[in-house]
This record gives sequence, structure tokens and C-alpha cells, in this order.
Amino acid sequence: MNNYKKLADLIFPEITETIEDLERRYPKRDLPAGAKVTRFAPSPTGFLHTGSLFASMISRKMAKDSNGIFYTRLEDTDQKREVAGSGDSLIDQLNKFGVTPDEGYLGTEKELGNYGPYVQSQRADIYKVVIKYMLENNMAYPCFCSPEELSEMRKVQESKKENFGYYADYAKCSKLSVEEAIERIQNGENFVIRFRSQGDYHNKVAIDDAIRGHIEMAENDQHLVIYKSDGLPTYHFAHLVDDHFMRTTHVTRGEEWMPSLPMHIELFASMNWDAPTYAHLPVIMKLDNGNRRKLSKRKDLEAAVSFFLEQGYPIEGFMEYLYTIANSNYEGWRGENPDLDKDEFKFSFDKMSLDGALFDLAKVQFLCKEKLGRMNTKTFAEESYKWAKEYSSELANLIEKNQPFYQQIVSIEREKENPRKDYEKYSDILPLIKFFYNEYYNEMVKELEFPENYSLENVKEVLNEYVKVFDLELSEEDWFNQMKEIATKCGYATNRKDYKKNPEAYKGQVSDVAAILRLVITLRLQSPNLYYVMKILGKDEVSRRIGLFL
RNA sequence: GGUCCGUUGGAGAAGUGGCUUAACUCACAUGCCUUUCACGCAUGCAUUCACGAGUUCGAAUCUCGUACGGAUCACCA
Repeated sequence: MNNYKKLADLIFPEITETIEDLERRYPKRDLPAGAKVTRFAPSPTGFLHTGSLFASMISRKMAKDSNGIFYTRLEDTDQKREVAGSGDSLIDQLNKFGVTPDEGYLGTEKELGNYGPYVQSQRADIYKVVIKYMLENNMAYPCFCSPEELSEMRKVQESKKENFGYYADYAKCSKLSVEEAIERIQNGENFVIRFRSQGDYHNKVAIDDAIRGHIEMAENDQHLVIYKSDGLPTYHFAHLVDDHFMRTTHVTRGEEWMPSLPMHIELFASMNWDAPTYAHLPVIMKLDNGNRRKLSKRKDLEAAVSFFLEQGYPIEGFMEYLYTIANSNYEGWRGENPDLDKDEFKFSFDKMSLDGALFDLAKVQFLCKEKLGRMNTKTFAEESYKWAKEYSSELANLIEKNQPFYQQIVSIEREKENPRKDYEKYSDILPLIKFFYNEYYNEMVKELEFPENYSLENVKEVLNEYVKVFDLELSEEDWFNQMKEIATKCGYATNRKDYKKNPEAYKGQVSDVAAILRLVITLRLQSPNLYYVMKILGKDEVSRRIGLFL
């Protein structure tokens, strides 16, 4: 037995499986030509980030468009940062946005597929098989350097203006003999395992990125840690092993990973494995004091996907926005195909921009207003109720009290060519429809004040005239003719042109007459079409409200 | 400090040497329509593509330099 093997057996005596065993256990996937296998691999450190949703949405779409597989994997190798329960909420939120995995981690104790386990902390033995192999072949070695030594080393490098890290002559433990390593381990010293890089910083590696095209970077020469003292692998090593054995073809991830690309390339090459195709996605940005920076969960509400859920932005509208920043030709396609499902659009990597888009809430709002405005009444009522049950008990109670009434309210100026678009999110509903409900009206009415240009006498005069002819059975046209008659009687112009021509001759115009009625009935200067509002409130309630003022 | 990436209006962008007097979408402004608001319609909003130099009959598009912005350099992912 050679000494490398002895070292490997000393560290991992329990591991008897080989790489070949793993290759057999996780065979190449049987998929149609060109099918992409993609993944979303979050760490359970909090809630779903908008940038992560963006990346996972693209991964899923790429797989779907090619009849491939999109799977999820939980990267929980950092126990310190782990937030209990966040794995489940990650999956839950992903599903809410329609980014549903075909395979993989589906929540605690739930997974689907033959390439698992899909939770990294449960894959320790798999990683160990590969590390043992690397140890046996002197591709990796134990390192006994303490954190203090390492930070000391970094200070030296900083002062000498050299590259930071564990490489070349700085890689002290790479120079240790196997015999010495064995001895120190037998003495119970703490250690990690590092990859023995063969790279030379002065050479270049050529890499093809699916989005950025051909790039050249310096070769990796860092002896990175692959196995931590807690027995778990680092990200880089888990990426190598998992994406190989899960047979990932395309790794789509944020551009913050670009600098570690040479490292990953070397890792794959050292094992003689084909590296996946990489696609480094632009990061969504935000303007902060004139500078762009990454959307930050700490500073920006929009960075957490839960914000949009809580506010009640319609999922479809929000995803529409993500699509427009993902592929530059999407908006044009949407313009030509307003009625097709967005899934029918085919994504391509070369229509992705290279620098990150500034997150544009105004555009999200526009798209959401579009979606909500064009929903039919039934869907709108259902969806808003679904939202209310989860996020606004106040609205939910109101709806439950009288569902048909609620449907009528939200049906105003809906299901027509140019529908009304006054909601951008479900949380906008309640404040805008409160006045329909007596319990709110009776409270709010106490605070009503007429604007200066409506004197008390004028208000009374108009209301008195209206009471005389009050009739809700009329057609909209006849109803409006009543308004005009009242206008004439009380000294208002019946149309805008007359008033503009000779403003001195009138108290105002019909719109002022309508405004008086509107104020009394809705307590607001703006409301949906008054005629419909009154019809929905009904004769009794409308006369009650007018009566209150007279 | 090293390395990599990027730079077309307020935002997203099209454009890859002449068809560009720089598409389209959002925002903004003005006007029209209108019982208010929202909708809708119309018009306006980069004489110029970060800057400088070069190549060319011709450059937003090619080359070089400068500036600016971003990412990253952990036993975090």
C-alpha cells in the first residue's frame, strides 16, 4: 500500500465506495438531444431573493424550452448561517411564482428523482468518495494551518502587494510529506483538505460563457479548501461533485461567480470530467446615491420576493417584468402576441444583457396594472380573495360578508376593450372600495369636508334638485341627462366648451354637479363611474347618504 | 492593490461599418377625449451613442488609450 492510500484510509476508513460505483449509481440521463439540465441551488439562509427568483426562473425556462430537466438542490453546508425552516419557504415561494422544479429538493423530507439526495448535508459520503480518490492520487492534501496563520499570511501578502491566498510557496502544507501528514493526523491535529492546484497564474484559460461569449482568465493557482474541518465540503467542491453526478448540463448563476470560474474549470479537468456550460447572469441592481449596486436584502424592500407577495402584486405581472429584463426581445414579442402565454416565448442566452438591469418598480407597477385591469371579474374576485385570506383579514372579512356585492364592486368598468386600471396590487383594493361599505362610510363621513369652491348652499341646492328626480332605473344616458338638467337649473354649464368660453357666466360645469354627488356618496373626489357606483349601492343606501346631508 | 466584466435618453433596450434625420417599452411633460379618476388617443423628450485619439470615402458599430461603474479575492454560498 502506498502512503497516499494510507493517508486516505486514515482519514476516511469508512469509505469503501469508488468513483466507478457513483458513476453507475448516477448514470447519464436519457434525454432528447439538446435537452438542458439546469438547477437552482439555494442555501437556506433566509428568504427568497429577487435575484434568485430571476436566476431560477431562467434556469427553469431553459430546461423547459429544451425538454430538459430543472431541479432544485439545497446547499446547506454552512451550518452557521442556516436559518431554520427557510428551505421550505424557499420552495414554497418558488412555487408561488410558478418556478416549479421537475425534480430535486421539494421541502423538508420531500424530494423527487433518482439523482439524490438533493440536500448537501445528506451527501457527505458521496463527497468523501471523491475526496478519498483525490487523496489517493495526491490531488489533495491535508492542511494544518490555523486561521491565525492564514490571516497573518494575508497581511504579508497585502504589504508586499502580492495576490492573496494559499498558493505556490504560500501553500505551506502542500510541501509536507505524506508521512508527516499521517503523523500529525494521528496526533489528533485539526485539519482541512485542500485541492493541489497545478495551475499557473501567468497562463490564461479560455472559457466560453453562454451569455458573455469567449473570455480569457488567469489560470487558477489557489489551493482551495474542499473539505472543511466540520466534515462538509465547500461550495466549489460540492459544485464539482453534485453537478457532475446530477448530470447538470448548464449552470446558470449570478455573475458574482465569474471570478471563481478558473477554479471550477481546473477542478473538472483534474477529474477528467466534462465541465457544464456556464451562463453567468447579470445581477439586478439598484440606484443608491447615484451609484449602482446589487439589490440588497438589508436595504431594499424589493430584494425580498416576499415583499411582492405581501403587497399583492399579481404573480403574472411580476413575472412579465422578469421576462422583459431577462430577454431583450421579450417586450417586442409580447407586443405582437398579447394573448399568448409567456411560456410560449423561447428564451435565448444571447438575448440577455451583460450588465445588470436597475430594478424598475414603476415598470413592475405598469405591468401589474395591465394584468389586473385585463382580468375578468370572476378571476379578479377569486385571486384577490385568495390574497386577502393570506395577507389582509380586513379585506377577506369584507369579501366574505357578501361575495356577490364584492364582485359587483370590482366589476365596474371591467371586461371591456379599455378597462379601468386603478389597482396595481391587491393591497390597493381595500382603500379604494371602503366607501361602499356602511361601517366604513359611517365613520369616514364624519371627516368629510367640501373643497372651498363648493359652498354649503350650492351643495344643498344641487342635492335638493337631485332628490326630486332621483331614479336609479334610468339608463346611464338618461341619468346623465338629469345631471345636465340640474346643472342648467342651478347655474352650471352643461359642457366643458361652454364653460371655457365664458367661465364668468356659470358657477361651474356639469363635472362640478357630479362632483358634489360623488363626494356625498363616495366621500372622494375621484371614484369609478358614479352611475355604476350608485346602482351597486342601491336606492335605499344612496338616498340615505344624500339624506344625511339634507 | 490584483483579476474579470461592463458603459446607447430618467429606466429597460434595438442596433455589430452606409437602409439610423438612433426602433420599441416604461417614466416624465403637454394637449385631446371624458361626470371625477383611471383608460384611450396625439405630440414632445439622445443633433447623438462615457471621453480622447486612430482606421475608413463613411463609425454608436473596428483599434488603442483614459475615465467611470460593477463583481470578486473565506474552513460563505
